[in-house]
Amino acid sequence: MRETDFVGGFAKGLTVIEAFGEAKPRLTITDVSKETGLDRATARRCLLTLAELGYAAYDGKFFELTPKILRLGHAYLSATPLPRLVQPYLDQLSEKVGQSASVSVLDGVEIVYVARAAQKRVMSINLTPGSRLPAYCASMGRVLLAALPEAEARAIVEASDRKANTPYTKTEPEALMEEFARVRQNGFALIDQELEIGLRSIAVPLENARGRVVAALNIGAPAAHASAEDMVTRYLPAMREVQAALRPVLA
Amino acid sequence: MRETDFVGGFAKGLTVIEAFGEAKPRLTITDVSKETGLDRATARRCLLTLAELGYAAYDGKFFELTPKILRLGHAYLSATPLPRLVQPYLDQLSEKVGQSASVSVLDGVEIVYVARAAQKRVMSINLTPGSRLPAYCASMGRVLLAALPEAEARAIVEASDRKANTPYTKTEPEALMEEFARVRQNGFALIDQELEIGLRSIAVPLENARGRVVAALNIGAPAAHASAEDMVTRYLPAMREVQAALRPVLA
DNA sequence: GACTTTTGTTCATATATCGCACAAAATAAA
DNA sequence: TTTATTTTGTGCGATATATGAACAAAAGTC
Repeated sequence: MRETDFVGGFAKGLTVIEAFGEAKPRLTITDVSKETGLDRATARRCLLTLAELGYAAYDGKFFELTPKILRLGHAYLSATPLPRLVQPYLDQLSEKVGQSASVSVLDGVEIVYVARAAQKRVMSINLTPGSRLPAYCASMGRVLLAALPEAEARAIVEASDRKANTPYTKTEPEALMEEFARVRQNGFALIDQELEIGLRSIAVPLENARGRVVAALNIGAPAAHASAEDMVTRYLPAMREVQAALRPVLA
Repeated sequence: MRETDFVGGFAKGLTVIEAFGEAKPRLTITDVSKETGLDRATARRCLLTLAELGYAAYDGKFFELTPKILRLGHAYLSATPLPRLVQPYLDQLSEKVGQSASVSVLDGVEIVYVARAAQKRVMSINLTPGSRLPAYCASMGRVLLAALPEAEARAIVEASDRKANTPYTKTEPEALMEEFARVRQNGFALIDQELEIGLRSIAVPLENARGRVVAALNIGAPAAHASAEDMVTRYLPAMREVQAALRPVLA
């Protein structure tokens, strides 16, 4: 790609949108400038452009994003085959086992939920398509990382901010790499309260017809409902069925 | 705002992202150019920029968005107070009545779901935060339109592509305007299979402390579970409670 | 109230992008 | 295969944008 095949203004604008994350709904020009590293003048122009287009609101001091911004992500969720293909399977699976079921893919050091069938909520955070969790400590993340070449998986683990969410969280790169090997061997990943106390989850990879892992499927359950062993005996068989049914369908 | 406070390249890039909508996951440069009205060279530069940044994938022929694009919408959902504030109320409400409950806001001629607590799915489409429905034929849409000045509501109605989803769908602007008046008077909107056969829903406005309508709250139920009258007698009181509880909390 | 610091805006200019026109490649039709 | 037709890639002049410093206006300190 040539140098001139890159629209700098567009790229800068996108970083400005991403600056509005995690409990930062209202930002001043200076805030955005600091957050993105862009010049104040540039940040201002991007923000005013967003406001002009209706993606942001401006009260003379603070900017905040409007719901119109959701059109951008929605373009992906409504257009991409994966979420639409897996949804009916998720609904059925979730119904059958009486627990929440989800499908996610990898984006950098995080997993991104692309489809979900929720039962009564058990986690402290509310997961919906578009939600993100750190890959290293999520069952689907383990499955997706285990499917990568070792070097890549290690690079992601090392780039992760590996904090111990609970006393059970594995944070050591070596321990995680060993865990990935087990996951590869078993064909599933089991997380026992590593992300949140009282929550267990089990995940399997979803492969396409050519055998490439394109996503992960999981079931999460309150620890009170199912022991670690229960997760495997009660839920894994149904998940295997979905896995097999989806294999020929996925690109 | 001065002319020069607008970054054209950014605005064009955003329209390129939006071109990937509704069953159009894979687009060529020419497709995007036609869809957006941008010059091919410009569309190409925007697409290559997206690919370079990891927001899109390019196989030499087709472009498709990657899950990274969800970061943009997620910036809104995770940062904006409204979704986070209402979620626990939605969970409780949904649990209490045994039906799905949602909160949405208006964006142009559509409503956008910003939070949802789903029970077993009854609609043919899968609704999640970010999902959109035409305002004129959705219960929350009726409530939000009824809260606007008449002229604005009429403008939106007339700009809508008012197709009759079912035999019950109201599509005449006059009929809709009268309906809005009723909604204003009653303080709620009831949709009886206008969007989809077998689905009823009821919505109330959510006002902030200053009395401004900032969103709408609804409950949807299969027609088999609840008559139109049931919707009002069984669900409305609980919705009123949530409405009252949220009033002092919302900005 | 005077001082310091932070923030927002403007401007000139160096630089990058836009969109046209043309060339090259791919695809479809003959 | 050859000929149309469509799609994609590229060079270039005109035009729009980014930059960083300078200024103005608030906001915060003493």
